[in-house]
Order: sequence, then structure tokens, then C-alpha cells
Amino acid sequence: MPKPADPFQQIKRATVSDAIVEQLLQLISSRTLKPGDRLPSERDLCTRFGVGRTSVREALKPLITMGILEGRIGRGTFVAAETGQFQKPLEWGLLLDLHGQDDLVETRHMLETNAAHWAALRAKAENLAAIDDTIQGMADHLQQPERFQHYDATFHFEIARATQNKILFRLINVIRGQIQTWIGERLTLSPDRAEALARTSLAQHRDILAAIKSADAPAARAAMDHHIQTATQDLRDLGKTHENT
Amino acid sequence: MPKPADPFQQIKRATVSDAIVEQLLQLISSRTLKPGDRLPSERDLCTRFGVGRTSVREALKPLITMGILEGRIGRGTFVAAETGQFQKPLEWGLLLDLHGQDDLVETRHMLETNAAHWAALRAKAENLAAIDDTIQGMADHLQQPERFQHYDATFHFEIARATQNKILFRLINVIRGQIQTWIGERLTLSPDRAEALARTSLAQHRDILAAIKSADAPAARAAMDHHIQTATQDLRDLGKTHENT
DNA sequence: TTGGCCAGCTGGTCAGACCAATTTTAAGCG
DNA sequence: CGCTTAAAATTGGTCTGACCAGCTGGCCAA
Repeated sequence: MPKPADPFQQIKRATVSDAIVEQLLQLISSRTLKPGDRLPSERDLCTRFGVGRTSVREALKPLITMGILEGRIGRGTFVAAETGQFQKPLEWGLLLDLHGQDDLVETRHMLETNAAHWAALRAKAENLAAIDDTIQGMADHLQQPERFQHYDATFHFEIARATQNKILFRLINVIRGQIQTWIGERLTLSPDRAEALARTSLAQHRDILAAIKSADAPAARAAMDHHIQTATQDLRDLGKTHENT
Repeated sequence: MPKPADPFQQIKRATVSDAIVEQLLQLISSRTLKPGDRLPSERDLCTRFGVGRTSVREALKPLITMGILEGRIGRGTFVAAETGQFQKPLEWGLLLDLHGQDDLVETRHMLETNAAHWAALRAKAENLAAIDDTIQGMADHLQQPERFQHYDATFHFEIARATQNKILFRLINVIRGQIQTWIGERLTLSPDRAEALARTSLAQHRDILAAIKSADAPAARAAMDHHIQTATQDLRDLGKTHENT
């Protein structure tokens, strides 16, 4: 890292497309463009910015790739919903330095236990209600792995939200998005054992929620720790069982 | 989240540029293209892929934006070094939901304390040597804030690397990159107190390294916790002092 | 009313041209 | 021959105009 603090500023060779990106980001961050809104057509933007369509498209492309915008042929370009943003960057990062799931699982464990901690300290009534709903959903679909898995994911999603820390929320979402595929694969390998695992999982989720409701941060952290440890182990065992068949 | 597990698969509309992106990523992850390598010119890629230049450029653009590739006029497109990748996505994420530094500082605290924990358990000799160097650098430049800050950053950088967890390493880097600007601002506000802060900081860094060297994970975590807590508080105080002037 | 057709939007792709940096080559001079 | 310097070639960045592929909405006929 030979970067001995040189006093020379980096020359900013203003690229047209980058300038457009900057403007668009500012419009979105200032809520002038809200999620779901439709942008002017590319050809309109050309005249408004006074640039060629190439530049407009090269500005939109990265935003689309990262999930901030969404292009739909025949309809227009839209500001994407906040959920599931920035999946691609992380996805690519994982692909580039491939050491897969171990680092991922470990990082997830770290993020989620801390999330439980802060959720216990900061969860608002609406957060608790949302988490309650997901638990109800899990209880109602113990025998439908796909649905159960969906409510399971939402449970952790809502806990992350309850931390009121948007950065942590975003990190947890991208990490979990990556890990989700793996979870699905393992569960469908042994559908017969899915319900038993679901029951265990549900009980642990209830423990976590109880700790959060009583604002007991260490208990919440411990409950989440226990949950993720056993869940991860169970999923790994499922894989091994299947391999030996 | 009304997504009741419908059996209908999402239609995957293959975009030409996305297909190119996939190929390029695979080439990079398989080390066929190593950092520093030069890609064929855009016009070459057109003929090789059998597509128009527009598609090639729209494939390259997101990769360039994320810092995976680097385009230099008149020279070509190169695979970027791994350091400092994926800065833009996080940068934009922060800009989009702007709730500034509190979430950032909190998340950094969480990531770095855990990094200290794992570094204590997993640091190799080369990691320890690298960290030693940064401490030496700090000691040699107590009165040169910019240089000191550089070695300070590298210290945390090397600790993150010592965790052997690439995901955590990446997360810490992007978060710290964001927080760096703020640190610089605060320090230059009161240059007279910078050296005193530097001495305190250096002592704490030595404590952290000692704990890591003795493989005492809890101690390393505690030392890092103490360091970040006081450092953050000091920087905040600097800001307040300046405001009251 | 209903179904299908068609014109007109949109984003996605292509081709060719020009501009601005940079490198490479070649000319010119000592 | 060696050095400087100017021209040519190469490359990424931008513009233009065109065409394709989905979507929308209205018109018309059954």
C-alpha cells in the first residue's frame, strides 16, 4: 500500500456519464424520484441533459445493474424498490474471491447476532408487530417448506430493520440474499426432514422474539447465536446425509 | 412482503451485455485475467463476441464503475487491483439513504471489534509482521497527521486481512473508506491537538496488537472496542470544540 | 361485448463516425 | 548513429441515426 499521503489532488476528468449518474443519484436521494417512479424516456433525457443517448444509457446501465433502477422494455425505466438493492456488487465480489460459504456463514452469524442485540434495544412497536406476523406465518406453514422459508427470511429481515441501522440492514440483506440459495438447496434435498427442522426453527424464533420484546439484548444475542449455530449445523448435516446416500 | 411462493418461474430475458459481463467475471475469477492485465480493445471484443460495440461498452461500464476494471483513454481497459474495489456501490448506498455517520460508526465498531477477535485467533506470522510495520510507521510520524493517518488506516486494514475472512475484509474496507473523509476533516480542524491524539492512538494500537499476538481473542476485542470508542469520542469532541469557536 | 389487429411508445442493439488522450512510428536534424 | 520532434495509428469516450423487440392502448370487426 505505498500511498504516502501525497498532497496532490486526483485530477477529476469529468466523464459525461458520471456527471449524469451524480445528478440521478441526487434526485433519488432527495426523494424527487421515489421508488416506483418512472424516469423520463431515454430520448427525453438526452434532450434534457443535452447529451447523446449513448451517454444517458451508459449512466443508467450501472444503476440498473446495481438494482437502483430497473429497465423494462416498452414501458420505461423505473426507480427500483429499496429491497434487494446492491445484490450484484456483492454477488460479483463473492465470485471474484470465491472462498464461498464459510466466510459468508461466519459473517452472517456476526451480523445477525449483533442485529438481535440492537433490535432488543431499539425495536419499536411496529417492528415487533411485523416480527409477530412472520412468526404467525411460519406457524401456519410448517408443512410447506417454500412458504415457511419465505417467512423465515422475512423474520430476519424485520429484525435487521428493527435495529434502525440502515447500513447494518443493507449488509444483512445482501449477505442473506447470497446465502438463501444454499439454504433452499439443502432443504429440498431432504423434504421429509423439513418439517422437523421447521418446528425447531420456529421455537428458536419465538425465543429470539421474546428476548427482543423484553429488551434483553444479551439474551437476544444469545438466542440468535444459538439459532444460527444449530440451523447452520442442521443444514450442513442435511448435505452430508444426502452425499452418503 | 406478499410473495406467496407462486409456482411461476420468473422469465429470464437474456440481455447481451449481461452475458458478456458474466463471461468477463468468469475470466477474472479464473485468473485468466489477472489484476493489471490489459483487456483486448473494445473493437476486438466486438468481433470476438460477435456483438456491437454498444453491447461491449454497456457490459464494461458497470465493471468500471465498481472498480473491477479501469478504462484509460488511449491505452486500453485494465483489470484493476483488488484494493479499493466496490467503493462506489457502498458510497451510493450511503448517499441514497443518507442517515449519516451514526449508523456508519456503529457498524464500523461492530465489524472491527469482531475483526480483532478473529484476527487474534487466525493471524499468521506475515499478518503480524505487516501490522508491526504499520505501528512502526505510526511511531515514526507522530507529528505528521497525514502520514500517521495513512498508517493508522493500514493498521486496521491489515487486521481485517488477518481475519482470513475475505467477506469481512471487504466490508470493513468499504465502511472505513466512507468514514475516512470524516476523520480527515476532524483532524485538520485542530492540528494542534493532533499529536496528543496520535500518541493515545498509538498506545491503543499497541495494546490491540499485543492481544492479537498472544492469541487472546476477548482481550483483542476489548482493546479494539476501547480504541474505537475513545477515538470516535475524541473526534466528536474535536468537532464540538471547533463549532464553539 | 369481445377478440384480434395495428400504430406508437419504450428500452436493447447495431453500425459508422468523430473527438481526445496516448502510444508508436517515422522523419528530421545534429 | 542518436536524439528530438512531429505525424500517424490506436484506444476509450461520445454522438447520431437506424432497426429490433416487447408493451400499451385504441380502433374495428365479429
